Amino acid sequence: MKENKKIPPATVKRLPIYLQCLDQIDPNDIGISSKKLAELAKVNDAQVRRDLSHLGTLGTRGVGYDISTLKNQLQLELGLVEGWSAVIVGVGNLGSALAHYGGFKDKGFGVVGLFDDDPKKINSQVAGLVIKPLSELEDYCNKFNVAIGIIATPGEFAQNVADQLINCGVRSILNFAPVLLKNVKDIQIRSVDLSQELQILSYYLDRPILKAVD
Amino acid sequence: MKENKKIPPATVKRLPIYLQCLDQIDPNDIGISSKKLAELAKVNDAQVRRDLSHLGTLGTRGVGYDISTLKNQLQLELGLVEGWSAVIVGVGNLGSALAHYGGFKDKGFGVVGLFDDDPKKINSQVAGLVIKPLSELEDYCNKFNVAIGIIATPGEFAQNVADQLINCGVRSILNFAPVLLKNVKDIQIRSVDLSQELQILSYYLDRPILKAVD
DNA sequence: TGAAATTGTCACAATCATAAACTAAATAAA
DNA sequence: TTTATTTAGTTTATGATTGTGACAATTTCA
Repeated sequence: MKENKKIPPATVKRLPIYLQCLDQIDPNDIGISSKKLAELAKVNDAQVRRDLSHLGTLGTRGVGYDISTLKNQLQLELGLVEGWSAVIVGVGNLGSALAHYGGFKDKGFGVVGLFDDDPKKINSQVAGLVIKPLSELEDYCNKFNVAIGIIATPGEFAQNVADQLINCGVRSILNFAPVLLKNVKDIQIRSVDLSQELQILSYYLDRPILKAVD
Repeated sequence: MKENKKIPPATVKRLPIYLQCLDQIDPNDIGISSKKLAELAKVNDAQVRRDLSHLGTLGTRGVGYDISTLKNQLQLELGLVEGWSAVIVGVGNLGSALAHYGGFKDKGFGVVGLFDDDPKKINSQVAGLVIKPLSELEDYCNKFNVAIGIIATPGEFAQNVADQLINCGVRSILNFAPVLLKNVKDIQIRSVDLSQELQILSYYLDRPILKAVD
């Protein structure tokens, strides 16, 4: 358990972006300035400095930040070195896409199980994992100490799946179903609603003068 | 082109949520109060009233809001009745998932083209659409007046694809590739990075006392 | 030693959320 | 009819969060 320095949520949301930027720069570079990083991440440079100052005194005045130190610290702060285990529930198109998505493993997350209740899918294999029925969810979660549940089912099953995941001791849910989940006290939830993103774009399509944010 | 009433960005982000809530309630209900809607959307009821007041005078004092009027007005404000056309570039697992995703059509978006440069995929069919090479992108965009480009390629191709889309007159991009796009002046972009969402969850996994937001 | 670069931090400004107060309108009860 | 209740709409106030400009402190380099 980490100390509770209480990094502002707006900052937490930017930390993965900084990490991404650092992964994209020339591997020969060993240092970077807040100005340069700000340019890559498309934020203000004062913001970069303040965000990073939440992680401790990492930079050197007159010089900048050491890239590998910065990466390590970001990964540490984000908990990416803890090797969290995740399961994906719902192995349709989206679930398969997520199972194949290499970005998770790169960032320290391990997908250890795929679940679906469609008899035609059970026991078939996707991305090297055998699809199991939901009835085996609890065993899996206990065995692998699963911390994260990813919901990729159609909307009508999402709430039921969420309840089961919580029941199995999962503490964090990433929900791709287009529904708002209820009854989620003490559980961290993030929802990604694909059509909602398009709707926000649509609003600004009609009003090119305005700038969308975030 | 709409009037520029300048709805606060924070409100714009909530409008699709309200719409989603209205889709989830009992279809026999014809009215809803701000209190009830606030409960469903998990926000403050004063906030609901203030948000909706940006769309005009929609409710009836002492009664509440008429659901179908409210839906219509939300759809109108979000531009969901304009029938925006979209193309998907990159028809891997994620691109296929997006092509099959019914939520887009329900919300008034039409996916009119799929593009990929893998010769093995070209001319095959996904979700009733034939996959075309990128060389035909410009023709398509002109023919269908495409407003939205959805990028679902691996990261290394995303920037190039974005440049081509912008070149073809696309004014809005929804990016699923895990890279930050450059050179995007006057273009609306929203990025959905699946691993970034997990990283934010990971931060809060270590700190169960804190609440993630948004 | 002096100039240039760059961090860390503070202070202020802008935005946002929440609450309170009040008016107005509609409905239900007496 | 009159009264009480509900609820939207609006304004104002307030506090929290966030973003940005400014600047001293520190390092490097000429």
